[in-house]
Amino acid sequence: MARAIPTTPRKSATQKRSQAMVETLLDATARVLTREGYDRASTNRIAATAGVSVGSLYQYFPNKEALVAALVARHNRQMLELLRDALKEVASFDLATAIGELVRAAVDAHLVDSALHRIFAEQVPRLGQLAKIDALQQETFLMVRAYLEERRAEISVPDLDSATAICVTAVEALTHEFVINRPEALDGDRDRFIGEVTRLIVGYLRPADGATPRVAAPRRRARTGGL
Amino acid sequence: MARAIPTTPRKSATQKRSQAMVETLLDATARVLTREGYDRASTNRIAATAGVSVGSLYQYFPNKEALVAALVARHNRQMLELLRDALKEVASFDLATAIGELVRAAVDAHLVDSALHRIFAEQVPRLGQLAKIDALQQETFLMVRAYLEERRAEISVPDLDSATAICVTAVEALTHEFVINRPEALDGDRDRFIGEVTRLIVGYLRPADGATPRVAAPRRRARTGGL
DNA sequence: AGACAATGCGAGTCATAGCTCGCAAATTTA
DNA sequence: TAAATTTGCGAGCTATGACTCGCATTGTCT
Repeated sequence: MARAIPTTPRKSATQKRSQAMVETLLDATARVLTREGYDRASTNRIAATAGVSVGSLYQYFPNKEALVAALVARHNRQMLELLRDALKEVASFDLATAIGELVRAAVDAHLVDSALHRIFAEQVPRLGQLAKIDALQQETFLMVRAYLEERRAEISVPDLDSATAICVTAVEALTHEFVINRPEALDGDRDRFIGEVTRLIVGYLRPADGATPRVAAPRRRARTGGL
Repeated sequence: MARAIPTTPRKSATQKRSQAMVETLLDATARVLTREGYDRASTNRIAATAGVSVGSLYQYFPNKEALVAALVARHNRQMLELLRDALKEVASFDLATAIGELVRAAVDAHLVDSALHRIFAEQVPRLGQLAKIDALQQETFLMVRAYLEERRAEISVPDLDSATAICVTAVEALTHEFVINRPEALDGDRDRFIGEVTRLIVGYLRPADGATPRVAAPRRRARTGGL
């Protein structure tokens, strides 16, 4: 007798296995990428490193691009998570303190796996799905914009869109440059870097009294523990 | 009688021909790169586009990397030229005006061949000689640092090295982002962008009296060295 | 247990790209 | 003009890497 169609959704046990294999493959991809670079990261090598056959790899990812794109997505998710958390914590701080913590979060985000991050930035071609490497900033933009909107009163910049773009781009670039290419400058001194960048941004968003005629009259400098 | 060694330096006519061929090859490389992207830019295709044989190509460039590296060098030279000129013109201006003109020069530099610039940024892997893609900033750093040193009196930042790095990185990233990824934001409005960025930088270098926001820096460690 | 589906395997296929090498054309020297 | 040398050519060699496909193993259901 013909049984019910066996093409039924997979068992949860199997689903867990699949999930595990995907994770294993992504981990292997990350390892091979950081150790060998993008050019030498062939799908064969990745599969071998994962202790899996190429065939299996192609059961879970249709092509190499999809594999790398999935890794990029995972990495970006991890970085964004830190920023999201920071934005939550910072919601009620005054602007300067908040920006400081956000910059700190940006640094932490770049330290999540800086070696891998460098490979993404320097070697992975931004084509097709991989164009999403920069899309990190897309999401970041929206989150930061929402925050700045909340703090609108403390900001003396007319166009919030441009302002957000400028701040996000500047902080991202500076954090990237110092974490990836000048790590020695941060060694014992991370706070100094954070302070400088914070000053750059806060000075831009809320220019000093007198520079912008009587817009920001009351300067309430709530102390750090403002929560 | 044995003649003088024929391995004598080439004739000037021939040298011109060689020079011309090199230029032709670089032009073809640029065209293929922007039209097809880095992956599809095979040496065969480049040679064909140049109206030259692959063999000839390899007489002038030992490998593909060298070819692309030469193109990158040429492009960077063109961009740097604009900045150098701007720095000369600006030597006697006051800080704010000077920075404005320098930012304008940065925008112009990115417009030299923005399509090619994008390919370099997004697709050409930074490996071996090609690592020099970012080296543009190296030279820029020195030139800008020298200028800031001249204007030391107008600048209230302690460490000039950090300050230069921050300014150069920020301006480069912002210019790049807006020219390459948000050109519509500059269309009729280039001056507005330039003004914003200038304000960002000038406000950082020469913060208004009393407006220096207190930077919230928990666990701040006193230290002297550069960032 | 037995049968059938799902998952895993990896040697092998196919395509492409970097690069070479022997010959031809052009240019120079005497 | 004839020999010598440089420059240009492009078919083809070699290596490599993305991806496939038929078989083996594992797992599930009755």
